[in-house]
Amino acid sequence: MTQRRILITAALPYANGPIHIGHLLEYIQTDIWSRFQKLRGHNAIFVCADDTHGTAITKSARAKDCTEEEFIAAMSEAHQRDFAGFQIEFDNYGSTHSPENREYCGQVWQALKDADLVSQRVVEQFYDVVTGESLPDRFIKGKCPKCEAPDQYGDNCDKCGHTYRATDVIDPISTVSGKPPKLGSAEHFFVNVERLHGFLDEWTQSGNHLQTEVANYLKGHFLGEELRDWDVSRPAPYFGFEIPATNNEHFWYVWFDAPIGYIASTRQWCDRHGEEIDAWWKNPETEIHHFLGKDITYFHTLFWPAMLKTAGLNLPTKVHIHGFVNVGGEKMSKSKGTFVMAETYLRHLDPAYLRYYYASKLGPRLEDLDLNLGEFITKVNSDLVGKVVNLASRSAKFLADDTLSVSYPDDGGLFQAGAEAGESIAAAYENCDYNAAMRKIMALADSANKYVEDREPWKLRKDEARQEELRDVCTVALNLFRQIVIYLAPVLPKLASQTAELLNTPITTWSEAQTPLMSVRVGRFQHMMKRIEEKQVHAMIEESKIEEPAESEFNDGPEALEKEPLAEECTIDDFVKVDMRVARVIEAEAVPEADKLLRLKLSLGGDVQRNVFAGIKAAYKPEDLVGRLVICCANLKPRKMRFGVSEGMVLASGGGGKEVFVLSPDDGAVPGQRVH
RNA sequence: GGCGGCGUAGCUCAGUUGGUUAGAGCAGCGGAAUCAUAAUCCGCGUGUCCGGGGUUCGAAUCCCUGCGCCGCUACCA
Repeated sequence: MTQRRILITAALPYANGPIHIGHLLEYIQTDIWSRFQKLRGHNAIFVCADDTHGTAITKSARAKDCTEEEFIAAMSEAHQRDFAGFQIEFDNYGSTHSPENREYCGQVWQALKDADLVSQRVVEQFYDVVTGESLPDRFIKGKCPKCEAPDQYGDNCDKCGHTYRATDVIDPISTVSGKPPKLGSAEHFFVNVERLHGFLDEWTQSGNHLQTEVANYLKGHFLGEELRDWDVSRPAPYFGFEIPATNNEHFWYVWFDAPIGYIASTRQWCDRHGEEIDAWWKNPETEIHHFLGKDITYFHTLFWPAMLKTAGLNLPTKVHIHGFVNVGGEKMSKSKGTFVMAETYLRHLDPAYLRYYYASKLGPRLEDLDLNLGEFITKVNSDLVGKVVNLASRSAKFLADDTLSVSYPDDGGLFQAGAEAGESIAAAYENCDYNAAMRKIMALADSANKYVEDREPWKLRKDEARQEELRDVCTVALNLFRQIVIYLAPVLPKLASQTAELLNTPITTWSEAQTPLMSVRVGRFQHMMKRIEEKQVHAMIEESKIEEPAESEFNDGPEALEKEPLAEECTIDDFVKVDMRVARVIEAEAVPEADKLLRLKLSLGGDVQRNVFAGIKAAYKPEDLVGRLVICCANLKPRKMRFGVSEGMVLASGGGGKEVFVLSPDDGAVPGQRVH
């Protein structure tokens, strides 16, 4: 096999917050690929860096009362600690706020100017009057300038399909503060990407650089029409690099210098290892593989190749794009405790669990991944502890401080079959189809366990005459175990080193799975991995639960009111016709035939009770409601429904589905009290 | 609105270029075993492959259409 030269990158984490389990999907995915390539003997390096520039950094630094430099230094340290905790092994971890990065930004910039792709013009733009931030078109809402339909976004109208500029919108408001925005103007630099349209058509649609869904997305979204100029500068003040020869009045936009950080980080590695940067970025033999999330697709598949092409640098061989992490089928949520920080996770659980779980779910496609906590526990316990580690656990003990057989015994072709599976497992890793790789590996573990089961070493042990047979059976079991561990090594590096120690033989290359070990001394078996207990996961979730902080005082968005405008004026007489009472839920059950309904029994105190059907099944579990105080409309005319008679209505807000919020009185209220 | 994607067993998902009775893991039920971290092994799955059309000798797989869900829509890092 010829040795490939491979540069691997993961997206640069923004230095504005800590790493969480969503980020980790990407770093684990990339780290597995990097370790795999190294294990295969290729010349691979994995570089990354903190992405440190932009207004958001300035804002955060001010909030902490420190300089931007101090802020990003602390954040970089925290990020690297988290990554190390998850056994993510970078060959270099840099920063976009580095001298190397400034240098390469200058070079790319000069190349763009030499190619006459840079222009300069005044941009009229909205700013939010409360936060002062500049507002993208999607953050403006108002009436369509053509058909006057209300409540339209700042770029085009849903009703008549007309497209326009945000500044043309009638009665614009900022969706950030709900207030009318302020118009400002500033000079910006632009890159004429359209001039590279032909190149981008070609590059994105052929050569297998992108997943097909990504290529289609680009074709449908951007490449189907003229590419707009890319705005790459921000006026001072801005935390970033000033654009040369602009009198410190203009800075590169953070998304200009961020990807160049890949080059700068490679440079730092080269300087430490006495290598030339051009061997990695100006060498047609070098493969460049970027791993990133779907949210930053077009930066890496349009602007970035355009920059590289113009600067005469290597184009990415492949951009691997992954989806987002959901937990329990929904977005990660701070209030539900599913927005778990890397640091919090590590306080409760072994990183190997998450590495394996993600690997077992990751495929080559751009799909969201569901982290189902129940499945997480059973999968890790069953696959890793029950199947894989158990192999060593049930056989190593019989040979502790003894040696493996001198020649490899007849195992019915098991080891050979495992060796032959090596290439297809490798192909799955290569193709980022880790879930297929894990399935193949677990099939090997299944047959190995079956082998032990059939040969019953625990019975051999009791028979003095069959000690050599016992040695043979354990030799087979331990070799099958080691073969599996080699295949798992990119995912579970710690397990690989524990196995190396147990069998007194290091694991350094993939091909070692082709040859069984003989005669080596077996160490004393120690637990290699603990089972996950549900209470550990529970504790992690509990620790992650935080009240959503109010970002800046009270800046509730206008969406709810816009969706359901205020009703007509009513009189106090109208109001008192509705008799609302405090009630206690004393029974609650789902209506099996209904999608949305719960049947509630409400007590208004004494023996006054109401049977009420409420459309809140998607948002509340019946058992969570029993005992709660709610507000009900008690004089609503009873209504016959398919499932019974509903004698009132429980008050709730929200749009329906899971977005339902049942009203509760403050502590001290008593069932039966009227709401005035 | 436009664009991209998805919709397969209770759950999470495999199903290569259309080809025999549609699969795996987990959960569930029954049994065996007791070396092992309540680990392991054996047995048990008729699921309108979202609905409706079409192409074909043959479609979960290709085409059209309808429904549902998710995402994206360039000065959000």
